[in-house]
Amino acid sequence: MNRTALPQAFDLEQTFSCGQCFRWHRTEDNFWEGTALGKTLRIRQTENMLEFSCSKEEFETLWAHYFDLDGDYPAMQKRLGTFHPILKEAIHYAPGIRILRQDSWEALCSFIISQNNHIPRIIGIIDRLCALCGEPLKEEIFAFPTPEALAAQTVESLSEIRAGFRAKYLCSAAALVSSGALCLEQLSDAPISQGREALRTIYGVGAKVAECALLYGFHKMEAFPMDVWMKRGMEILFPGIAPEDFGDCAGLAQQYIFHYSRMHPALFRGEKSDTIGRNL
DNA sequence: CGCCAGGTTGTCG
DNA sequence: CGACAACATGGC
Repeated sequence: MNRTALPQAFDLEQTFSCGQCFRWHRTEDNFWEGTALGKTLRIRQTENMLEFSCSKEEFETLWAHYFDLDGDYPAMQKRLGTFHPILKEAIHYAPGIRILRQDSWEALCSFIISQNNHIPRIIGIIDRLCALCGEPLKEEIFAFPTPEALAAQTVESLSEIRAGFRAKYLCSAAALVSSGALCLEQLSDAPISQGREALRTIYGVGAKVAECALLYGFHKMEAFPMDVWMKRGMEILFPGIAPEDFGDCAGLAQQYIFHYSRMHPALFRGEKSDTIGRNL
């Protein structure tokens, strides 16, 4: 087990549980275990340390980037919190959230699967998809399938992952990406508008899924996914404010608002919102 | 046991 | 363009 100093504004629980990823889970011994970037990792944080199961070199070359350790979160939080007091409250609720730099293909597929679906079931579908056609890494642990591996499947063969109507969308994405008709790597350096346009050529990818892929898979911090929770949250907490008003890290604002909204469902049932502003 | 889910598509007025 | 049903599945 190796270790490094706990970064500022960093919390594994908040980062893994805020709805941006689906392949990390807590173990009995209070570690987090997950698979990403074709590798599996065990990691936990203590008072002031981060402990991980891989080599220090692997952590620094691979995982530090995945966890966005170079991002200046305190600076972004200050900027966003100064813009709006309720956003400051949402930041205060989960100040350790990091926007993970996930693999773009995995993020795209994950959020295709997410549509009109519950999070526990999204996790199950992704697990079965990886077991079906992902590279085996260890006992019972599989990498996320490559575009080529998924393209080798059919709507019929995908029936065992029980993705429902989303199976045909996955096939569309795999066909476009594996054939080269859609080059994901190219979108990393392209402006976000080009990414939006390109991703929406996939059958089953609309505005929201495209925003998720851009934010979580391409780290486009202006991307602002608007799902049912965000619509409710924006309406009640930020009336009259548009995503662009949050500036060039609007996507991070979105994550604080999404998480805060989802953890306070009573806010949207007409109940007294006496917790808003409590920590201002 | 119905309701609903980090939506998108197709259709109709 | 806006509204709205259909879509598969299963957690709660």
